[in-house]
Amino acid sequence: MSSSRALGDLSRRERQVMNALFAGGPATVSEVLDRMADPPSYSSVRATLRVLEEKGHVEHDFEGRSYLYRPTLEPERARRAALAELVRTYFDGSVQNAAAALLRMSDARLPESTIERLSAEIERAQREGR
Amino acid sequence: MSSSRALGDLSRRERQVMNALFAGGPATVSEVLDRMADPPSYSSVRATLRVLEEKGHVEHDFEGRSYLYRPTLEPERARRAALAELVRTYFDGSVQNAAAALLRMSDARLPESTIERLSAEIERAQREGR
DNA sequence: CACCACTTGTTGGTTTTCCAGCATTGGGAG
DNA sequence: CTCCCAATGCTGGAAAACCAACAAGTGGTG
Repeated sequence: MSSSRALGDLSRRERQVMNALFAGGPATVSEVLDRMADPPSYSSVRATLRVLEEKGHVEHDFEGRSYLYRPTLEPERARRAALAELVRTYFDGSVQNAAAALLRMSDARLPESTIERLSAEIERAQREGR
Repeated sequence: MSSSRALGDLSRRERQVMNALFAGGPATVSEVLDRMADPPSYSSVRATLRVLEEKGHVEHDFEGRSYLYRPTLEPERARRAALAELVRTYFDGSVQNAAAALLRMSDARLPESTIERLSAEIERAQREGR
């Protein structure tokens, strides 16, 4: 009954709302609305949150008179699931390739030699670690 | 006219199909179907691909008599965009937190001490790199 | 040629999503 | 108390997504 399947089977709006919650933490309807780019109406956000709650993806407390929504899935698990999905989809399951790409896009603009060194270390640690 | 906006505004099915293409490379309708978990009908996949082409997210050549679909967005760019999105949504924009979580993932199975060491090195490299 | 296997084109309708507006409730200010 | 504001509950319907079935074209095979 737990319903909350993979978050993969969410509609466009549902996904956007979930992302807003993950990105900024628990939020009221207004806050979710503020976090959305190209947002729908206030009513739509409310409706979407209600559906998400029905499906078991979010739950709410009260903050004053307002509902404070949060994902039911712990942030830690959500992060891991999202990473796993991304690695599988875009990096053919290769964690170190994903890590390398991550280092490459860091704000700090690491020199390629450093990236290669770190990647090699990651790979080595992975080989020895198992 | 370029249409191809962010891939963020795709429907559930559209997203699934795009992921199938990114994950396994250019594919015919049948191949896309085979790559999907809990797949819809063949017709639906075709319809979805046609819509995606209309929107500018995929294009097709011929492979024999069949269409061979591929994303219009280069894999490299797609990967980067997906990573950036994920880092922003789940890691508050912190690349090294994301990298640490990546190393911690089940496949990697690295001891925590190693993760800490690598994370520290990443951070240090990042600090010195600028 | 006749047939089969496979593919794309198209259509029509069901289901889901999306959304605005109105009703209702409760607290605070005057 | 009365008025207003901010919030949720609700409802009806428009828009988009979804999908099965059928039509038509094409190449290979007996």
